[in-house]
Amino acid sequence: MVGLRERKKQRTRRALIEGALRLFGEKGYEETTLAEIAASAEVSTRTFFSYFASKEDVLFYDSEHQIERALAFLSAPAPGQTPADLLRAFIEDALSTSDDGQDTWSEQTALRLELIMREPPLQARALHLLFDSQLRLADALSAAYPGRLDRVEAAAAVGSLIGAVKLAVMTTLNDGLPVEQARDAARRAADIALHGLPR
Amino acid sequence: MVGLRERKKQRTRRALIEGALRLFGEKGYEETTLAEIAASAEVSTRTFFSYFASKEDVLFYDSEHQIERALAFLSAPAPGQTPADLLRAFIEDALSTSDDGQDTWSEQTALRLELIMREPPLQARALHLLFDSQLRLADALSAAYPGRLDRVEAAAAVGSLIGAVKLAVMTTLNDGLPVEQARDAARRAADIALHGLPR
DNA sequence: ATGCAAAACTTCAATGCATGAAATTCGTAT
DNA sequence: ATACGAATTTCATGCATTGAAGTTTTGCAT
Repeated sequence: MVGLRERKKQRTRRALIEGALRLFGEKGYEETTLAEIAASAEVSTRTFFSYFASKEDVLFYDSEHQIERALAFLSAPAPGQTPADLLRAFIEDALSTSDDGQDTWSEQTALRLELIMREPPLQARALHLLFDSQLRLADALSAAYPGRLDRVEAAAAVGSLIGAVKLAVMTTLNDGLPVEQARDAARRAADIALHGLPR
Repeated sequence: MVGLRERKKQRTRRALIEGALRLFGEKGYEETTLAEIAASAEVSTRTFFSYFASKEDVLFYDSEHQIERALAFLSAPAPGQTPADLLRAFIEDALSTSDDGQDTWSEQTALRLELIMREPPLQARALHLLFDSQLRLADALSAAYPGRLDRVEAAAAVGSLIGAVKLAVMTTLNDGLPVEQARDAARRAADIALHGLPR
């Protein structure tokens, strides 16, 4: 499990991710070819595809991990915690987790988000991944409240919450507002999704 | 405007759409090549791209029209109608509009939906189009209630509603349930999005 | 009717993503 | 040391998409 083979694979994987990110930042997403990315990691073009299914996917290397984290969160409500409370806490957790330090890592994350928001194919891929994950999250939520939340209700709750936050955040970021404001917008959007529009 | 030139273009456009739909139904989306689609409409492969930007787009030929219809709806609230009421009516309108007759036209629509729901690239394209349209709808809604709904609130409301309905409908259809049930699910999802989860 | 300019179309060539198959190299357990 | 299997490379190919250049068709003015 921790042999040279494994370590080498992880190193190649990282090299591909970092090389791709660097090149995308330098020359743009479309302008960067797979051949260049592969060359930056010193592997053949063909090998790229044994690590990632597509050019887009190299920017979503941690999505499965994130989804599992979210699934765990929604699967374990505290005793007495209502679905609405759990979902509220879920958003709060996601917001606080998303602002780590400001080292090299964060620069990459920022670039990644910028690319995903700007390049249509990446945006589409992100929306697709998000959609699939919501289906899984809804099932997990329904299972966490057996007899109390059927699958349609859970789907509506999850879709409503994420749909609201997603659109509110995109609206503020599109306006060029700082991440600060986006966080506020996310909280307001979550309230609206969970409790309806203020009367 | 109604010259031979225009008419011919519309005929070619139709031929491409119908040919593509027929071929997709017969051999599947991936398995159908652009060359075959173009041949079915008796034009060159290159010409396809002066009608549609991509292979996917041939299935979304009416999206702009639909969006404009939706924009008009959300831009014209009845006097005294609250945002929540307007959004409720919006969903109801969309649901009733979507079940016309059962002629050849509906068969095509059904196949189209089936393809979009089944083929990942089409799903991604649909989600992307839907997302962009939601941004426009939110702005329209905000503009329809000046001073009462800011852009973030409008985005949250629109994202919440559409997110809820989208996920609830997909959940029921994924379970193989009939369109009937999907309609019900949509209504329940809209209620949850607009008023919050039932206590 | 005729000719002209613009619009639409075709042909040709190239690029880049993606994938399958066969041949080769590398890591590991024995 | 060696044999086995995993990972990689090489080779070949299909297909979507785009640019450029040349040809046909159409609308219109004469």
